[in-house]
Formats: sequence, C-alpha cells, structure tokens
Amino acid sequence: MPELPEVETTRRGIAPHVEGRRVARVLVRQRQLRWPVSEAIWKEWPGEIINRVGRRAKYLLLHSDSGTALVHLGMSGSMRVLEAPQPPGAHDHVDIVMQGGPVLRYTDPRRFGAILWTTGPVEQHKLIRHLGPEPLGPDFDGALLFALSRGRSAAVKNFIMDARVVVGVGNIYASEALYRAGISPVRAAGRVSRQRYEVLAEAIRSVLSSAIKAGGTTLRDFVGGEGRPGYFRQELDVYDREGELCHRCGESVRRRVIGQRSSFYCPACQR
DNA sequence: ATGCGGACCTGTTAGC
DNA sequence: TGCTAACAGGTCCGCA
Repeated sequence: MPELPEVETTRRGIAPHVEGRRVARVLVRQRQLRWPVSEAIWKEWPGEIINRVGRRAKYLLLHSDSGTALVHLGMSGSMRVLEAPQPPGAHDHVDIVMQGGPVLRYTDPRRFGAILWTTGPVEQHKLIRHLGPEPLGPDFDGALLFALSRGRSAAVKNFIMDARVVVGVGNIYASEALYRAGISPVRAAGRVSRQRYEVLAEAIRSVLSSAIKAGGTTLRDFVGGEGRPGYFRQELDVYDREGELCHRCGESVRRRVIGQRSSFYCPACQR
C-alpha cells in the first residue's frame, strides 16, 4: 500500500485536475470499504467545489465549503484521474465525476481503504486527532523520537511505524530508513541514543523525500494520480531484497518478521 | 500507558 | 496442472 510518498504522489497528481472544479456526481459501486462510504459522499458532495486537495498522514483531504472528503488508500488502493471515460474494472469502487468531464476513480482490491465525509475541523476528526507530526514538517526531529522512546521496550521499527509518534512511515520506508541510519530494526526503541535518533530522523526525511521525487514505490499495482507507477523500487536498499547483497558492505540482506510484518536489514551494517 | 494479536478483504505466488 | 498456504504497501480495536 501506499505509504506517505505514494499518497503525496497521488495528491500532486490529482490536484491540478480537480482543484477549483465542481463535483457533478458520485457513483458508488461498492460501498463496503473498511467502513461504509459516507452517505454524504453522494448526497451532499455533488454541487460542491473542491477548493484544495490536502494531505494529513496517509489521508487525502478534498476540501469543499460545506465539508471535507477523507480518502485513505489502505493497503492496495489508488486514486487517479481519467480524462476520458473508461469502463470500470472489478475493483473500481467509486467514481467522482467532475463537472466538465474528468473522473476521479478510486480503486482498491482489498478494500482496506476508506472514503468518509466530515464537516467541522478535520484536525479534530476521530481518525486524525491522535496523529503525531508530519515527518517532513517542522515538528519532527531526533529530539522528539528520543523523548518519546524513553522506557519503551518495543522494537525501534515498530516505534517509528506508530502513527502517534510520527505519521507516514510504513513497512517499506521503516526498513529503508533504519538501513540508512545503521540501526537494527529489532533494537528496543528505548535503547537508541539521542545522537542516533538524530541520524534516524534525517534518514526518515531523506528516504521519504527521495521516494516522493521518484513518484513513490510500485511493488505490484500502485499508480499515482496520473495513472503512472512509481520508480523508487530501483532505489530500495533492503526492502524485498532478502538474500541479495548489501549495497554498502556486500553482506547478504536478511528478512525477519517483527510485529507480524516482514523487515529487511543488513546484519553487518545495522546494530 | 504500552504492547500484542486479531480483524477487515482479495489477489498473487511459492511449494507440494 | 491443480490445490493450499503464505504473504502483501494499513491501522483500528480489544485485551492483558
């Protein structure tokens, strides 16, 4: 699924096509996603102008005067712009038809995503309010990671994937950032020094920024807002490279399950 | 408060 | 070739 770079790629891809345009109608073919698609999505949204496409964590926020659509892509979702009509495939659950023609098509085979409507301040929404800082924003740094990690016995990989600590770091980029920082993914979060958290915070920022530049990572089926795959896969150092050679030292990359998720690391470079 | 496991759902691939 | 099991980019929730 889309982690932060893929969601940001989607945001940048769709924004120019929908900002300032009016929603003509919304077609919901499959209402049952992680939660049922909000009724307001097809009852209240049509007629509204999408003023701005924002993002908080992995949520896309389509702002209108009377409310905001929250879109989450789950594990397997994508949202892209169709300039010309195309017949829907099996997992094309929702079409947002814009006045003048373009269609925002939401696709999600596993249906772990969500499309919800909210009025009132988005930052107070139940799914948003508990979230930690944006990793590319001003409130995230090594000092924060250090402070929040004291006394915590959980693996540092799980710690940086905890959205209350920092948002947007998913399974791919957690492994990649820990590799760049030279920290073992299984090390207890509370046993990483302040100095090493500074390095890790910078590694998280750099890997996410580079992935955004590449249009995200496509492992199997991700496409961005313009329908194109992301090219960061070529730049991955460890993720999905079990048995292949470490780009830095030549040791073979290992896979290990941590917190029920596959993790990849170099046993020589990461301590 | 923290940490863990289960839940949601479908598709692809590895292994027998 | 065909069946089965494992695994996949997320994250909420309930329990210990």
